[in-house]
Amino acid sequence: MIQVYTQNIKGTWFALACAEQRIYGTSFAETEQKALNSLLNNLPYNIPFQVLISPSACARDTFGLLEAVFEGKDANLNLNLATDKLPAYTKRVIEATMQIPVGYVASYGSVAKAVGGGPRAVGNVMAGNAFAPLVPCHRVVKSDFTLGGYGGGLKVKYQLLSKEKRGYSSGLKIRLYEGDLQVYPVEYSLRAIEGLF
DNA sequence: TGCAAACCATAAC
DNA sequence: GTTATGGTTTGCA
Repeated sequence: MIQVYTQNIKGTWFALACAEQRIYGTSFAETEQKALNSLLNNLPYNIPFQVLISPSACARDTFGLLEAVFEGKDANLNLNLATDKLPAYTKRVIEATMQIPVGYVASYGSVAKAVGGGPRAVGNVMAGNAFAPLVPCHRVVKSDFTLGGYGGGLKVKYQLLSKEKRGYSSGLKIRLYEGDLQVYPVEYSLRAIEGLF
């Protein structure tokens, strides 16, 4: 039985699905209804769930993490995501995305080069990300550093990235099991979209 | 800039 | 099996 919770944190509604310390999905939106909908959309439909009011300890911790990420703070994310039911490639992309540090962005193509496949395939995984914003798909942008797309709306993607500025001035190569992931300072992106929001 | 073609894993049929 | 569909990229006019 999966437990589902919703919580309003500083004006934004978050939804969370978990069971036995494992996270099955997270989402956020401007209304409780929308957050719940997008969460349940990504949940395996054949698994029963119940919506609870008072959060478990695990739920409280996870809501805390969600808030931290949403506020652009550095959060240590060694979480227990229930990704085992996802296709292998999807899992690889998600894991690579989680390696992008706060303050940096990677392009769809750069992720693709690291894990295999093509840029559009990476975009597809992002579009279906059931763990936003814990899996920081907002840190994946186009090769020209403009934003690309975002499930929660581009304005939100922009706001998240703005809060993650850390003042880095050069890129970074991150060693993954599959290959190297090239990332760039988030400032590159903010500069590229200057004036658009 | 803008457009067309190549790209690649999924989901849907 | 096959097709349709993207949160893309690159090349070329």
